[in-house]
Order: sequence, then C-alpha cells, then structure tokens
Amino acid sequence: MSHRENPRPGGRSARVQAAVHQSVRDILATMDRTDVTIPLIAQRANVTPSTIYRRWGDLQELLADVAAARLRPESEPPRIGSAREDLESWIEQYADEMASGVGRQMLRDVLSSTDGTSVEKCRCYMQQQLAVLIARAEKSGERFPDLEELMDHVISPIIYRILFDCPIGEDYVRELIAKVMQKFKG
Amino acid sequence: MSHRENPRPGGRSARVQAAVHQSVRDILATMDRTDVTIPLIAQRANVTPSTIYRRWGDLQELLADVAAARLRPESEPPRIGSAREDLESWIEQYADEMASGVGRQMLRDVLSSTDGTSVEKCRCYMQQQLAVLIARAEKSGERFPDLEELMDHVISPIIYRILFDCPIGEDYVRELIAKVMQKFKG
DNA sequence: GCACAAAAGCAAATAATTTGCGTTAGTTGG
DNA sequence: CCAACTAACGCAAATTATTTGCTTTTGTGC
Repeated sequence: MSHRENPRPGGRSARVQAAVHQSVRDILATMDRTDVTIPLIAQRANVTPSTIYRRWGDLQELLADVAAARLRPESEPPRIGSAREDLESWIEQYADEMASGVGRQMLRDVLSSTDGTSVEKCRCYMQQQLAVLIARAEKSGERFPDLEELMDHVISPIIYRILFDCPIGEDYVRELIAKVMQKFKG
Repeated sequence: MSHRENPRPGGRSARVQAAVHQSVRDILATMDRTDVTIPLIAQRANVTPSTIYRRWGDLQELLADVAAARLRPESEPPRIGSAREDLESWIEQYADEMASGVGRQMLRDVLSSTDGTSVEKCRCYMQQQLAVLIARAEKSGERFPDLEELMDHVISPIIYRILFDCPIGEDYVRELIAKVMQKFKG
C-alpha cells in the first residue's frame, strides 16, 4: 500500500485522500459510529465506493487511518516553565483529548485495525512529543524520567483507564507525574 | 439485550449461544481474522445468519462477546508461596496469554466493540484475580500493593505495550513487580 | 396438557462489497 | 511541448452480506 504513506502532494491521489478523510471527519461528527458506511463516505467525498475499497480495504482500516492522522500533533508541547511543568501541562492536555468521546473513539479505531501502521504512528507521535520534553530537561540540566519510565508509568495507566472505562479523577494525572518525579528524591 | 447476560442453562437460547461461540472459536483458529463472516459462523453453528444478527447485531459485537467469554479465568491464581511469588507467577502467565497472537486479538476484539459490556467484564475478571492475591497477602500479613497500584503500574504497562506493539523483554514483568514492591522498602 | 412469550427459521428485499474493464490524470523521456 | 506510460479512478455487473416481516418452534408457567 504505497498510497497511505506519501502520495505526492497536489496529485490526484492526495486530493482523493484529503476528500475522503474530510468526509469521514464530517460524518463522524454528525452521526453515530455504527451508522457510518463506506458508500456514505464515498458519496460525501465525491468518489466511488470502489475507490475507497481499493485504497483502504474496509471501514476499519479507513477509520484507523483517519484516526491516526488526527492524532498527529500539530505543534510541540508548549513551553510553560520547568520541564516538569511542561510535562504536566502536556500530559494533561493529552489525557483530556484522549478521554473525550472522540478521543476514545480514535484510540479504539486505531487499535481495531488489523494493519499495524496506524498503531505505530500513534505511538511514534506520542513518543516524539515526550522526546521533546526530555530533550528540554536535559538541555537545562534538570533530572527527568526517561522515555520508558514515562510510557510505563504515566501514559500507560492513563490510556488503560480510558480504554477500559475506569474513572479518572481530577488530579489523577498530576499524581502519576508526582510519583514518577519522586523517584529522584528518595 | 437480556440474552447476553444469563440465559437459562439448558434452554434453547443457551444452546444456540454455545454453538455460535464454539463456531467462532473454531473458525478463528483456522482462518484469518479478515475472512470471518457471520454467514460462515452461522453455517458452522447450524443456525441462520438472522439469528446471529438479531442477537449480537454485528460481527464486532459477536467477536467481543466471544473474546470476553474466553478471557474469563477458569481458576484462581495458583498458590506458589509468598504473596509476591503468587503475583509474579500469575502476572507472567497473564502477560504471556495476552501477548500471544490470540490474546492480542481477543484484547482488540473486546476493545473495538461499541457496547461496553465486554470491556467491563474483561476488567472485572482481571480485578477479581488481583483481589484474590491481595486478600491472600492481607491474610498472611504481608505488605502488598493495593488494586490501584497494581493496575496502574503493572497491568497497564503490560497491556499498553501489547496493544501498541512495543517489545516486552524477558524479565520486563518481573521488573515491574520489583518496582512496585520496592516502594515498601524505601 | 394448554396458552403464552421469547427466540429461531425462512425467504424476500435491501444494501454493501468485489471485480473486470474502460477512462483519466499525472509523470517521464524525448 | 508532446507522446507514451502507469497508477489510480469511475462505472456497472456480479456477488455477498444484512435487514426485515412473517411463520414456526421451544421452553415456561398455569
């Protein structure tokens, strides 16, 4: 599937992809997840259903592709102050986004795809953002958890709770971060 | 949907459910996930497709239901020795099961269902097993992490890595447990 | 045993998916 | 700039899956 990766910008393939993605987003915003069909998406995007079937295979793959695209961060984590403050701010925003109705749906769409491309993208995006935060901390000489530590003990619990419908308290995220940071003090 | 919950044992409804579940398991063992269809499942289970559509709605829901049923533990965590040893043994077995091809697929099936019933079951099963271990520790007076601690810092990282295709090293699980237990020593 | 309700079967109608083939748009080499 | 060339699209027919109305069966309670 070479289409998915890097269709030449401006080409017909890219235009179709953009139209279909937009169509999916519009439709998902309007109607219930279970009523979405490929013919419907095709109609709104002004393409033939067979185009979508040929490019994406089935609805799950298409939704996963769209979700992965939406999960791509638009900017680096904002600079607030210390590395820890930047981390808290970014993670909280990330958790809120993922815990929202659409966020959860995107997560599930990404995970239910057979093909692993979207899941990988999703993970890479997140890791890149964390890497930026880690690099900043290193630059300013602050002690800071590494990528593994953050993934295992901050990101994982949050995502797990979202996926498995566990309640996430008001300052759950802050507490997770506090625990991870505390390891340097003991 | 009252069927899903507690069909009277021995009734027709229960027989159909068992036949369909078995059919799904057989088919999943044989062929690729993307080639599985409801008419196929129905045929092998000797029921009409409409029966399946009426009871489960669609393939995703059916697969989620079957997966949740398969994730139900058959027995309590085995007694090895100390509470910690019991925990290590059970978690390792749990992680292996989930990380296997079928385990991963079951997880994804459970998560991709729209209805939250299966996801809840899956979580409850796991929590019950952990609760048994916690109760044992309490009985024998050993210091032991609570449910939240185990979910957040042992189960979550494992499941996250499985879902997002991160490598899980040989003694990754043991290290997670070591970290969690260590908090009592500092 | 009889009446009732819940769930299954059957079959027709609808909708989605696949596929073969012709067409178009973008790319490349002269 | 023009002529092949190719990848991706459109179209439509064939196939397959899904929905639905109605009938029949099966298990339950009286």
